[in-house]
Amino acid sequence: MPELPEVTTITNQLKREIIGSTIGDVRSVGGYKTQPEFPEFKKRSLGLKVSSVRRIAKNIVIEVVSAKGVSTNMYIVIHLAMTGRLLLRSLGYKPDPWTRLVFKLEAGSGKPVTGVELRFCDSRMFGFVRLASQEELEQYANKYGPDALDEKLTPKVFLEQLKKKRTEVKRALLSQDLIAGAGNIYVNDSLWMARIHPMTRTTDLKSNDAVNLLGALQEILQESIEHRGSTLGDKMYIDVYGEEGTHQNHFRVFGKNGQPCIRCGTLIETFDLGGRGTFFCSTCQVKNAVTVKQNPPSNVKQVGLF
DNA sequence: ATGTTTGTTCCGAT
DNA sequence: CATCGGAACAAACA
Repeated sequence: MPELPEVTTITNQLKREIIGSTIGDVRSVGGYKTQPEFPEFKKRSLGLKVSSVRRIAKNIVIEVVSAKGVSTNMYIVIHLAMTGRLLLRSLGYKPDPWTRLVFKLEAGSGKPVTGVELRFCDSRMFGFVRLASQEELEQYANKYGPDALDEKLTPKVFLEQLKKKRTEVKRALLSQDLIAGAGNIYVNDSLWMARIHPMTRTTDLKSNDAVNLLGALQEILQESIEHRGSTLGDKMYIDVYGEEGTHQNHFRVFGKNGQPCIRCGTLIETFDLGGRGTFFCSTCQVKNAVTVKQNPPSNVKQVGLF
């Protein structure tokens, strides 16, 4: 579930809560596998102090140093994939479903924490928790394209990246090696906002499309971060405090099959692209359109988005 | 029982 | 050999 806004929300909350804390204990539940193998993982991470937390693509990267602050060249890399959660719970808080790994955190030099647990939960177990050296982390980070929210990402570079794959624009946007961070929800809504059909070939995209699409993507991602991400009906995504996001109340087309387009009233359609649910407005989003502004039918009430 | 799922990787086909 | 696209990964839920 978590895409860039959800991972950013969790990363920001962890920055606020766990920097300066030390790892007092680590517990693997039901033989959950880490990398390296759990006994080694535990041995290497015990007693270390959290010095920074950051996001790389959809990964959460926790830098750990020795208790005295000496660099260990070690990072805890967490990917939530589809159903992963990170929950910060007070000691003794009721068990969370699908708990796989628990870090017991103790007060470090920076934080008057009396004792909390950071719980990694993952129903489908597509996510992972691993230790990486600086070199391993750099190599791992290298496979990603520029981050969708990178300030240095220009429409020109954005378009060059997308055109590296000769396929539909929706597929290209989902390829993390081209542009990192976007997932199915935000790609659907960004294409709608930019009035681009999901099936448009990347090779048919014009520079004007790139300006619109990058603008839409960044606007929607930022907006979702402000809403602390999207929690769908299955409630799989919640933040470290267990709170749901609210951006699901601001979806443009995602999950809105059969509902009227908020811009023109046409019923939203859905189909499968890249094995993912794809939602679009057949009036607003025309393949290879020469950016023609659509006037909504007069009987449709305008929604004040634009 | 069947179909669905927000991410990523792998393997077969082209 | 490189690229692309579908299947697979595993589990819960409707």
